[in-house]
Amino acid sequence: MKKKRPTLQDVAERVGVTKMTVSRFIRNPDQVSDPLRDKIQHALDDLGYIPNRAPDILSKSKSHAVGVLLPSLTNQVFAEVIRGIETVLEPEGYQTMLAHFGYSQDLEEQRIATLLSYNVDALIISESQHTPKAQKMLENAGIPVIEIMDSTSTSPLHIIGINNSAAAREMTQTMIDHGHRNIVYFAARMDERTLQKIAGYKQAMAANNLTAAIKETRSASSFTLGAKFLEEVLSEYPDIDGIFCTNDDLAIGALYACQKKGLRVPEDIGIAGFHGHDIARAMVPLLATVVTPREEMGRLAAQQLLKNIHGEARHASVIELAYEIECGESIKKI
Amino acid sequence: MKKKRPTLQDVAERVGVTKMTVSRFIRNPDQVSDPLRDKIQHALDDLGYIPNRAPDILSKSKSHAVGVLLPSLTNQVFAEVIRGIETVLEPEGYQTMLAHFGYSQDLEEQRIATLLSYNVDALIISESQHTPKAQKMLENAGIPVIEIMDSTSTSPLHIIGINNSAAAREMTQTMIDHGHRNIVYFAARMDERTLQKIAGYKQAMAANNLTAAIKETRSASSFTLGAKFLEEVLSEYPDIDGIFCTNDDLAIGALYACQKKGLRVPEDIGIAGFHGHDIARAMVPLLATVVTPREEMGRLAAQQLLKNIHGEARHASVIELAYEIECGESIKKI
DNA sequence: TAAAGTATTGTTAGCGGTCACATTACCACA
DNA sequence: TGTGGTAATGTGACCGCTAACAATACTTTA
Repeated sequence: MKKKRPTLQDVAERVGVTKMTVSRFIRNPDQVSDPLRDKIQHALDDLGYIPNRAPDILSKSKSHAVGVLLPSLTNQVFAEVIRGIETVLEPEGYQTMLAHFGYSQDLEEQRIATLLSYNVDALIISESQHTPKAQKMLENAGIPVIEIMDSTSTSPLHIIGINNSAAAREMTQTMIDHGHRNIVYFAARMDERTLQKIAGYKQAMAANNLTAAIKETRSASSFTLGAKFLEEVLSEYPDIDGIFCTNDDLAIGALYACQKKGLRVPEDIGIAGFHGHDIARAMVPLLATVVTPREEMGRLAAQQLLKNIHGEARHASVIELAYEIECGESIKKI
Repeated sequence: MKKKRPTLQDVAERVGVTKMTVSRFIRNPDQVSDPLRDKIQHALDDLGYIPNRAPDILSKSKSHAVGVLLPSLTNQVFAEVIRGIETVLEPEGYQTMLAHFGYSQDLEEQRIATLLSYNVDALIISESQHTPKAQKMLENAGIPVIEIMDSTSTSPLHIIGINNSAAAREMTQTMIDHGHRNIVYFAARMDERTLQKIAGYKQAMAANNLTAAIKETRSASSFTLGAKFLEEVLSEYPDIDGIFCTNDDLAIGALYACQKKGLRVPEDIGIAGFHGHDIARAMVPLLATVVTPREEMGRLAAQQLLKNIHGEARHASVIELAYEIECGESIKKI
């Protein structure tokens, strides 16, 4: 026989008033007479009353929660996006409801339904491609939806992100400028962002009459994967003199593998990563990388959302954030 | 004038039945007559009906959501714990509600109240020390609560974790066995786990008549912090010949800094980390580290929780998971 | 063909707050 | 002492769904 948690009614009975009076006290003690204030507070503490949002959610369809839908939580990038989001939402009293879908559209559809079933007040999503059903849910939900990560998305939504393909093109060009020619792209996950980056990489290679080559996998990027890719690529592309990775971890893993093989970076092989995590700034040699404003992206998305929730509706807009090409030491052959 | 999302009533009217019939169809189509099935399904799709959990949460006080309360989300360790938790909860139809409190007890109290206000069916927390009010809420909540991370916690709760102090003691002893003497501990955050680890480190040092020395900060651990600590420690403890870090990132940051300084690892300085992240297995030299079962911890906690939710109550128990001392190459002086 | 199922659909109430609207208590002032 | 006004509290109703029960409709069987 487990005890149920106390309701306003329980507290009210203990004090000898109606629950309405207790409700008033909780929201604005001034509305309640002096002698009652103490009694109610005491009863509240005594019973350990904990507010219940369910009735409010039911009657107002407002949950004070924002749904955040990301492909993965273990990816450091998304962890930082989340931090940015929460930095803004928490002080405003909004709870973040996190869900992830492991890069699967069908799972994404389910997660959207789940989040909506909790009456989230807004949604932050991170892909532009959805199942038709998911698409419809997003349209019918009647709440603000923001898509983050890539600014070139064609969704009819508010979008906040960076131009991944431009960033990749620019970094590839930078590597070429530093004398690298046979640059292989290390890809993982093959999600929308990675495909954008690959496109940018290919453009830069083509523009310089160089041959693009891609090492890819559907699985997650990691340090060990970077090392494995390097082992393989050496036999597959013996002429390789540059590697551009979809993520810093791949790059660093590859770099370690080079050290083991006795290959010099950047002299024998130039290596560049993507995102500019903290480690890139501490390592030897400093990693060339595209520094992305992950946390800021989260912050801006959350701020935009709050504006929308508070009624400042506006047309779907695209905010493109700046990235930064950091040359480090790992591609400075010339 | 924003459109409200459709309710069961809306669907029912469209079909010409009562919402009860639609409700039945959704939960078990067999209960509805053949000709209606199609019509209802059609209306459902047509209006884009999305189930609403609020009424259920209100009437049954069951949300099918589990609250997870962690100090930080950006810490890789917790990201993996979350993955473990979700691996188990998602297939069971439970939504994870994440909250974090930045290592502050007061914030933790607030987060607990918030999560409970959403009627979570269970709670996973990660600290043993709480404010009195938080403590009371946890007791009164009437839902299963599991504390994870450290098995030596004295909470009167279900506990799943590792013995951090024993692990630190063992790793310190291992370093000593490999010929390191003046080992300094690099600490960050100063949370409960770190304090436990420091205790274990001190025990091992004392047992070998060696002097313990600690570099500490309240801020988060990072690669750059590890590098900074190394710089500082060289002048503060010129005799230093070993570093044991509360986290792999500190260790790796310190290691890079050693490389810059021309210090050999492990010959001049042995370095050990904690947790055994993927990078430790890819790097050169391989990092000595305590491998912790982070994901398993999350999985087990979630499984335990599900059992409790389904009524298999039991006395508070402690599950101590095994860690592993991995020597790698970074402490093998002897 | 009537009685007795069984299958299908409908009706009511309630979950726990809060809104909008009474109602009562209390006070000042003419 | 009565009147008007404000402060303090109370009274349904409602949010959307479903459990429990009620009422039909349709079959089957004697």
